Amino acid sequence: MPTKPTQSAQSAQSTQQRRERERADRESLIVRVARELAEAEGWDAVTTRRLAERIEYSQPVLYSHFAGRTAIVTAVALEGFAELTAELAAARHRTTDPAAALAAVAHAYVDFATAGPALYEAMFTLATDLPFGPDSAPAPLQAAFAELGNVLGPLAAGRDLVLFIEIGWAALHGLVTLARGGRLDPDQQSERVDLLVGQLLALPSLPRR
Amino acid sequence: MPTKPTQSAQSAQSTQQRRERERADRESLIVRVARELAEAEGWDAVTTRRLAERIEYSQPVLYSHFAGRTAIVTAVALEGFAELTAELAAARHRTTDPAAALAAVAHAYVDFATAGPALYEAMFTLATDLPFGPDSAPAPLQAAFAELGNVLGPLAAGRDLVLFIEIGWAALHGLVTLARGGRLDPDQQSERVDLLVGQLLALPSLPRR
DNA sequence: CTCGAATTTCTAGCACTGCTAGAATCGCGC
DNA sequence: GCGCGATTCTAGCAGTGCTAGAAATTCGAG
Repeated sequence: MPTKPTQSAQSAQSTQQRRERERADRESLIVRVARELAEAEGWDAVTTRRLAERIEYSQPVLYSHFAGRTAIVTAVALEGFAELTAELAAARHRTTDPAAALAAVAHAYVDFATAGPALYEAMFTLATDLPFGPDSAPAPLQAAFAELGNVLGPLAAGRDLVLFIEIGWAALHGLVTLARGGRLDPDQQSERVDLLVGQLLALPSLPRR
Repeated sequence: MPTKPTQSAQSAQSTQQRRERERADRESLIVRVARELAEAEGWDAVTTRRLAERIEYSQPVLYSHFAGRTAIVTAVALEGFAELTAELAAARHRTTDPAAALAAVAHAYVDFATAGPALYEAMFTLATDLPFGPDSAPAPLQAAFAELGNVLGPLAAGRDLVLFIEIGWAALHGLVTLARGGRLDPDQQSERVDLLVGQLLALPSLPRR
């Protein structure tokens, strides 16, 4: 918008472009290093000082890119949502049978969380400044949720689709978080997912309260 | 144990008893205040300084009772396991029908977590120094798990009972944590629980991978 | 090529955290 | 009343997230 007409046009503009490019590079560097550090030593080890040291800048530089530490976690989380969506979509496309697709997606979900525990933690456990309302949630998050809907939708039968997705998601999320906290033996996760998928595929009898 | 025979028996002994009683009182005071503070302002607000201020002692006193801050969280969590077990048992005894019992216990579980989010957090989300192996876990924790088994066992049919309990537990836990983080609309939790219970009651068809 | 201005970056510091060593205080038994 | 042992506190350390203001760097104009 207000590029001053007085300044000599080209060189000033290209200089600014280079600066913005360098800034963007440094920003993604911060996110990448934060993620690596979290995955290697846990999020507690991701302090502003250590992060600054690794990117070879001083701490205040971080704050010229992000509002605070949690904003960095949020940036990592957003990457995670995009990657999760891609993983789930890939799993879904490996088959045409609806039941097999559900099984594949469920396993992909758990595998994703197991492969990158810190990433999953940033997405779903840690405090981030992401809104989560059905409308206000950012696109990558809605896309991940929609991917679950793609595979649960054809199986919903008479059930409320949104609720059906939510309990499927919750069950997977519960398996992931309990296993990560050492509450469940990780070696049997695959069997649990199979059992869960079987229950989700079953036609429900109406529960009595 | 070894009360020295040289000291004048009664008074010395009763003094020591009083001291131990006062110590025990103070210890439970610490746990109570920590829990109240966490429930009122979140666990982040439970700092050793604020805790010490509220119990009207200095910080080092806390460390004469607990090894560290996490040990205090652990103490709160243990209280929670006992209370959760009681709640689930009460819900189970409200009916004799197995299906209705499952529904009652599931709702009781979610209600427990909703009523005391900080307590639930201490039990299942925060870092505590509780062991979680099937053998090493403390009794109150095993009791809570067993309570889920009491209601899911009669419905397990051909399924592996332990795995069946675990996926039921995980699903409830997922609903709770996602709702607490704002990922799920809390107003529909009851409907989700009903839907989930319906799925757990259904006889599964074997999933294909 | 040099200089002044603008932007970027860093140093130093604040208020807070969990935790602890050593000093001060207290209460008990004689 | 007095001395000793247990209890409690003061003061401090190293770490945290974050920021104001100084220093350094870069850039464009003359």
